Amino acid sequence: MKFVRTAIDPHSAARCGELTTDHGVIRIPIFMPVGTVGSVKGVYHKELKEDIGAEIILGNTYHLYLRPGLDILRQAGGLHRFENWDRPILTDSGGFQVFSLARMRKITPEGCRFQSHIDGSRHLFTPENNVDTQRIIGADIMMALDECCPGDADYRYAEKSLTLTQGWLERYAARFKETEPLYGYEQTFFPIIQGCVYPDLRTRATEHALRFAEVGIAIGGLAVGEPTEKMYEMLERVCPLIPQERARYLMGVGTPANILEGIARGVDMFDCVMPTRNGRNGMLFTWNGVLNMRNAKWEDDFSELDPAGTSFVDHSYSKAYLRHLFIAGEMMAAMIATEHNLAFYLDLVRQSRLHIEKGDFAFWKEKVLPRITSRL
RNA sequence: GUGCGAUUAGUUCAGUUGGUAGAGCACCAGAUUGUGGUUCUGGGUGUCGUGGGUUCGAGCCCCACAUCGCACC
Repeated sequence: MKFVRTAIDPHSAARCGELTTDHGVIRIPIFMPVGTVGSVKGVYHKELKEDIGAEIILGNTYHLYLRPGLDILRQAGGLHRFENWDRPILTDSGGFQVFSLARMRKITPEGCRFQSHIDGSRHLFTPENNVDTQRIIGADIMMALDECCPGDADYRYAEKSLTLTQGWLERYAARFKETEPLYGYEQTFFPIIQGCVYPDLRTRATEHALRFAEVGIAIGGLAVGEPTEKMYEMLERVCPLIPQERARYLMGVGTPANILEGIARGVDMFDCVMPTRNGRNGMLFTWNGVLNMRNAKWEDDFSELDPAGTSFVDHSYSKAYLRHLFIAGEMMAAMIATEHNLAFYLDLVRQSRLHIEKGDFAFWKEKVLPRITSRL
């Protein structure tokens, strides 16, 4: 697996590049749809590939480990074959889910103990068994096990948490080295930079994590409650410390504006539940602004969903029809909105790549930001 | 036809000894950042069936009518 930078924007830290995996090439900057339990909710793989243009999707170790479980995943021959997706997959380690979902979690230097949110059963994630689990899932890109520090944590907690994450990272890397892929294609792993909103901790975390970053590195613990400006500050602190030949992945982010600002600061990869989850709840992201499709004002607006949209749904259905589907609780509503939002997010990064290559990304970004953040 | 019961928000209903109404759902609006098809926050949208009467004052008490339900002819 290798990462090559192919273009840089002269007026920002934005760059283009290619991440080559055994399942194909990922052009960066990229947005990665979230497919937690082996499904990008409400979207066929055919649409993901042909209509939306997804080049890589996520899976989640926590969720897949609990259901269907490792035995089934091993029998299936890994997640790619199980869900019939032949492009790259990235799996989150599950550290964040233990933080956000599991009951009664207990984090110790050994690992994290937690109770399943499904049936209350007790489990332990260690860096070692987390590598083994992600080997069984078979992700092209595996994420190190970390503790996601809340955005409002005080310095003492953040430092202690970082030390723990760093210890886990060393053990994770050692286990990774002594194990092999199970399904005949290459796997890599990204270490994760923590450090909350404290610049010196972020610097320390970056220097440490870089020792384990062979292809790419992730920035975690952002967009978890801290002000957006703090997130940008941290990116400005961290990205310049990362060599140009490493892919940078900002975990869990974000809004369309977050993504453009992230790209401008040197981030290459993004994932977020926003286009899918918010889509299921009626929020549409477009080049002209954000729409809440449940709003009564769309009731008799029979114009096409998004005249500037790239997806077939944008020109097949009207706003009034989609609002009707949402109000009626029809599952097609969630499907159409998800399809639209993912197509928009992928178009957002596609346009970004084009403007980076043209060298006017920074100007273009400033031009489109007011539009895409406005509310319709 | 007779008797009994009911009629309050879009809906299902609550409403104390008479002091001009409230809850769930729906609806309207906002939030959502390494996904539990969620969850959270805010908003009451009303000719208290109609018409009279008693009273300082009626959703509540009295009369008539209307509609619905049940029972009996």
